[in-house]
Amino acid sequence: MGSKEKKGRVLPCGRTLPPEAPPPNEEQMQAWHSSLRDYLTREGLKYTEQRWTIARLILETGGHLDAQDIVARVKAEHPGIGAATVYRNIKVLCDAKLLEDSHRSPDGRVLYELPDEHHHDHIVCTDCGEIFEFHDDEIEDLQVKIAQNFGFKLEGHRHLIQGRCNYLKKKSG
Amino acid sequence: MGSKEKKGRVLPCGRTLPPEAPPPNEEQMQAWHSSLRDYLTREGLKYTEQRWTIARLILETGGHLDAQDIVARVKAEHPGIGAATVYRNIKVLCDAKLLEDSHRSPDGRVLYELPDEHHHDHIVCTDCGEIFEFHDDEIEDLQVKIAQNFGFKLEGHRHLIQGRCNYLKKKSG
DNA sequence: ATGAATGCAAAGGTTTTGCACCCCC
DNA sequence: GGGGGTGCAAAACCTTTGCATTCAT
Repeated sequence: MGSKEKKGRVLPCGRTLPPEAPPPNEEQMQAWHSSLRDYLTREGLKYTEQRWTIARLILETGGHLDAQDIVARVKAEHPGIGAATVYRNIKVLCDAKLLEDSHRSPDGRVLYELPDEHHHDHIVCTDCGEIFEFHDDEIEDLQVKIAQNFGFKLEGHRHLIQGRCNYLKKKSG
Repeated sequence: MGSKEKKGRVLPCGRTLPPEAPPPNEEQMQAWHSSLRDYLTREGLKYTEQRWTIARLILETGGHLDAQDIVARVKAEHPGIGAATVYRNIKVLCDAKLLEDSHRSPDGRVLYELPDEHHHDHIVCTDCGEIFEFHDDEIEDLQVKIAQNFGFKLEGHRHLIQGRCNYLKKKSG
């Protein structure tokens, strides 16, 4: 045993994830920590234990969480931290660019994700809820043209593709 | 005066809408009315004054409303109709295909719109909130390819472009 | 007359706010 | 020591649900 441990996590639907994105390492955490401290200093806000605890718990997960996921996660590990504090800090972390309002789940909840150097959109499995990221330059270009055709100055977009990731499995099953 | 009345509505941001989609005419209303009655009969549900009042108020607007917009509109004209009745009927109207869960506003609310024969996505002005519809076959095709690349069976998508419709006006002003 | 629909109010669930106390700078 | 931060509870908000009554068929 032990020779195939690099295969990545198996989803509820049976699909095996490629081992693409390892959890953030210690160095990355340090960088985020400094980044947060800098932001707080710059804005005249204060560093608190709770603030970093909340940030860390979110950053460790890799993102794609909604507010309630975050509250639950914090409560589980630190029952002493109140929900109001979590909500207040989600806002601060977004302002600090350590977190961003990413997209909506199909049922309308706001999902947060970690800041990323490249823009991407999302494809979500309606079976297992797993979210993957995609990027397509052609679509990006087409969006610019569409905005131009409407006389709009493009400011952003939200693009979510929905489908089922276990299609192949079901076909053969 | 009177020679230019076909120019369409002027938005809060100054943009003049092309007179593309006139409000539904009496004939269209009649068709929807029959369609609703048929649906209700088919499902063993009942036709009520309130039911049609709510439907009519929504259908008259052309859509792109959220639940609260609808409640407000109904309350304004018919204070006797309770909010619960409105919510219950939004569901019925969706089931009857006279209304559909269209997309999310940038802040996450569910927007409803009238059923349309062609699929389309939306482009929204962050200044005035006006929503236009667009369709792009190339983007549609690219989405299929993306889903395939992920091993997904495509089920749907939500695509919202955000921008400012008064860009041209601001540039010259 | 029978069961669905309504209106009201109460309950549910999530997020925000008020306030006394605490603690970082 | 002062102003932001926290925790708790209450409030605010939107939507759903329970129930007695009304109404369509």
